[in-house]
Amino acid sequence: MSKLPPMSAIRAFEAAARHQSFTRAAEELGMTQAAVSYQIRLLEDRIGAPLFVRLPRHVELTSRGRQLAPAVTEAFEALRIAFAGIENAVRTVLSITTLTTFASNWLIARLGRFQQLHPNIAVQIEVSQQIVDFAHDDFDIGIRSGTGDWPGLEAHRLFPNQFTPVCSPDLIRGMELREPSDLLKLPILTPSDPWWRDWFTAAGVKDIDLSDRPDNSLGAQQFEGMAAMAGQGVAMINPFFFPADLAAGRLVQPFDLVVEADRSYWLVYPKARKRSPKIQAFRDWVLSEIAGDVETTAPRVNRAEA
DNA sequence: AACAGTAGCACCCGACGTCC
DNA sequence: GGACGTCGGGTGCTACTGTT
Repeated sequence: MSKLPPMSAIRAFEAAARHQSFTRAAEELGMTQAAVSYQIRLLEDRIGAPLFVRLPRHVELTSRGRQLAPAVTEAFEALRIAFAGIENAVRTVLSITTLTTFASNWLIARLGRFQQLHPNIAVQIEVSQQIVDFAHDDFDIGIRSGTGDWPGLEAHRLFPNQFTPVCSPDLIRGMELREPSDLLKLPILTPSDPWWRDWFTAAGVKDIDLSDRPDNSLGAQQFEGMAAMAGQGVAMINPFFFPADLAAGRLVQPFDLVVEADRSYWLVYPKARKRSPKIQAFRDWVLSEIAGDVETTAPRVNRAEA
C-alpha cells in the first residue's frame, strides 16, 4: 500500500479546493495563506503535477486537481461525521463500573433523580466485582471498595464499610438471643466470609469455628440480604445498603454491634479527566445524595424481638 | 487583492554522550 | 542497558516583501 502524502497537505488541499482560494482555506484552517501555499506546493511536488492553476487574484483546479478533489472532500466528510459521532457519545454517555450491591441497593433506585437533573447524559452501568484498569477499559467512573490510595485516580470516600449480622424476624421468633455466640445456633450465610470472625472477635467471642458448616458463598451483599429476608439464615451485611428493609422490619439486627472495616466505598475516576463536565456532574450528584443519606435516611437499626 | 518567495523563529526528533 | 540531557538538522509556521 503506497503511503499517503502528509495529512496537513491533504487538509490544505481539501479546503483550498472547496473554497477555490488559498486565502479562504487559510482562514478556515486557522493558518496563513503562505502556509496553505506551502502545503499545496509540497503536495504538488510529491505528486509531480500541479493541482491548481495560479491566476491573477485567484486559483483554479487543474484537471488532476478536479479529479482528486471530490474523493478528498468525501473522505474528510466521512471523518467529520465519524468524529462528530464519537464526540457526541463521549460528551453524552457516562460509563460506570460498580460493585453489585452498590448498583442494586443504592444507585439504581436513585438514578432517576440524576437523569432529571441531567437529561442529556445517558448512564451506562456495568457491574463487576473486579477492580477495572481505567487505562485499558473505557469507563468514566468507578465505584469500588478499598483504602482510597489508587495511583492516578481521584478518589472520593462515599461511606464506610461496616458490617453486622442480620436476619429475618421469623428466623429468631421465640428464641432467646442473649449473647452474640447464640447466633452460632442459627444457619450462617457465607460462613467463609472473614467478616464473621472479625465481628465475633469484636463481640468478645474468640476463635469461632465455622469450618464444619456448608461453604455456601452468595458473592454479593445484595444476595446475602435477600437470603436472610427469606429466612435462610443470618447474613453479615453493611446496614447502609438495607435501610428500608431494616426500617420496615424485613431484616432485624439482633445485636447493636456494628464493626467498621479498614476499607471504605469510594467513587473514583482518572485524575486527568477531573474537568470532564459529565464526571463532575455525576460526582457532585453522588456526593450530595450521600450527604442527604447521612442527614435523613441513615441506616436505622431494629432490635430483634428477643 | 490574491498568490509566491524568503528570512527567521519555534518546535520536534533522532543521534549522541553521560550517569546510574 | 535504560533514563536523561544536549545538540543539530529538519519541518512547518508567521511576517514580510515581491509579483501579477
